[in-house]
Amino acid sequence: MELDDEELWSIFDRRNLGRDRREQRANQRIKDMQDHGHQAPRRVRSLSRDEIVKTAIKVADAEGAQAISMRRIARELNAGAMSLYWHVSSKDELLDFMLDAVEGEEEFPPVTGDWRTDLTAAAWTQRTALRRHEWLMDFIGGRPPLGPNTLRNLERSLATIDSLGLDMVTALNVLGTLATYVMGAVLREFREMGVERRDREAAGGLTEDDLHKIVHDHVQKLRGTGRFPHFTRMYEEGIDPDSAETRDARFEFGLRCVLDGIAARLPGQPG
Amino acid sequence: MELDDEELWSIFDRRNLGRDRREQRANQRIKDMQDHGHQAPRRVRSLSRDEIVKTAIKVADAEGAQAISMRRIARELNAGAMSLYWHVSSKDELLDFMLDAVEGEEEFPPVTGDWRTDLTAAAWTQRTALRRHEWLMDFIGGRPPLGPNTLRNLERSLATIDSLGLDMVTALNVLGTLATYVMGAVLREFREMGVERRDREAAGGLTEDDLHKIVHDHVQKLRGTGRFPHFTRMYEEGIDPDSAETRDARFEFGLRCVLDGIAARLPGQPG
DNA sequence: TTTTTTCTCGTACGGCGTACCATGTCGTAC
DNA sequence: GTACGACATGGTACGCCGTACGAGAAAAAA
Repeated sequence: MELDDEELWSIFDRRNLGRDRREQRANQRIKDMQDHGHQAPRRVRSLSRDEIVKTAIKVADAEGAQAISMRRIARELNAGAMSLYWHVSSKDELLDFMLDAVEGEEEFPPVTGDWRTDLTAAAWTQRTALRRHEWLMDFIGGRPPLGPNTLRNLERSLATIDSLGLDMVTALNVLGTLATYVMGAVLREFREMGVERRDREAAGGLTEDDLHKIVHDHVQKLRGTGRFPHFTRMYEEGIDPDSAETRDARFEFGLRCVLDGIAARLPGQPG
Repeated sequence: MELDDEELWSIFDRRNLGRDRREQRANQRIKDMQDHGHQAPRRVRSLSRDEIVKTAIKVADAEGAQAISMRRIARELNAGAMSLYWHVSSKDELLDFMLDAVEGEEEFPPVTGDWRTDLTAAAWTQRTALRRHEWLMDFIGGRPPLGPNTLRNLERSLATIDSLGLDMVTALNVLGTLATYVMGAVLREFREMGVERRDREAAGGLTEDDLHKIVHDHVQKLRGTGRFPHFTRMYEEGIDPDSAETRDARFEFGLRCVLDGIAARLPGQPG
């Protein structure tokens, strides 16, 4: 028995039981089939759930998470805001669809069979996907992860470490640790970028030099207190812990730590 | 020369240059001092920045990040929404103050000198702080981390690994990796808890059994497709990767991985 | 044709951040 | 004592948000 993706989504109906129009429609269709032995044909007025989801992702990619508003998406579609609610029962549900759609577009490199190579590749892929859709970070992990594409990816991840012969709990711990690190790393990067963006906007009339001078003066004050020797040294060595140039290196450093640690905790290891 | 905390905040003025009333007031006070040789006395009407920040934290702790609104905080203070703007130039600035205030209340265990013990303790402390103030997760890392308490904590962290004799870049990488993992872990926990909460609310009239049955039926459908063997097995072994009971164990598993990895990458190690 | 179902969308409500400005309060100068 | 000006409060208004409600258009079914 094969199910189409629409049916795989049905788990979400538990949040909308009896109150949402899509379910009424679904029930109606079932009734129709029982009554007449054929499915009521779907018509296309112009909007469709897929189109809405795709547009929402496009807008979110271009303008960030705060641009994901029903009005904004509707405007993009030349539709009324309330029109979306026929195809999607709430903004939350729209987010569910958006998240799963993005999971669907992830392209994983082929499995090599070496767990470390495969997990490294998966981590970089995850990071890239998260960075392509900055808004993802605001919602990932926050909704039931049971869409068809999400499930498919979970399957693939578990298959990657099948060969290690771990029990299910440990396998999930390993994948979870990796995913946790990637989430944290990308979250940190985004927050840094947000700071940079805000600073750039707030700079307004100020030149680069003005800003530099303000910061410099402040650091001199801090140095004067003698209470922040490490910070002062950091500044004087010209190190910016949030520097954009070192982000890849930082990510790799941490990733290697995590993988080393996983390797050390695999069965059959010393310690 | 010793500076009070108020002055240590002044770096933030770069975002408000010339346009915010607090700065006007400050300039005025300086002018007064120059003109008359004495400081214009401060009066206490009833509101104060500290009180606003404390109340905001209280409200946020009790009701979550979305409750941090100027109106809500003002209501709590029996004040008008706009009154807050005398003490704080924008909601963003209020957040800056809130974040640093929270950094100030963190209580670190005494330093033992063993880097691994100290970093483990710091990670658990961080996690506890993040969990006590759930709203923190929405803002941490997203604002210039230059408040006095934030700086103090950075100093303390760097001092913890002083004995390892790492160069500054590596030291920051080590601390950053740990912080990244903790952020990711707590973020994941919160997102899970959010799902649980929403499910509980959405459950409404449904009993535990109803819900269980709905999920069970759905999993049976998925099993029927044969496309999700690992997921099916997970379900049948009764494993919930998001289970609340295993959160501490999960955190510890990952933390050990990270620390093992750091240990392996310290100078003077094999490999 | 008429009826039913499917789909679109205008209006309205209560929330948000905050710009602008009128108002009140009080220390101080005269 | 009175008047002034700095400090502090908060009402009103604007344009955002999600979405409940229900009117109405349009297509399909009868």
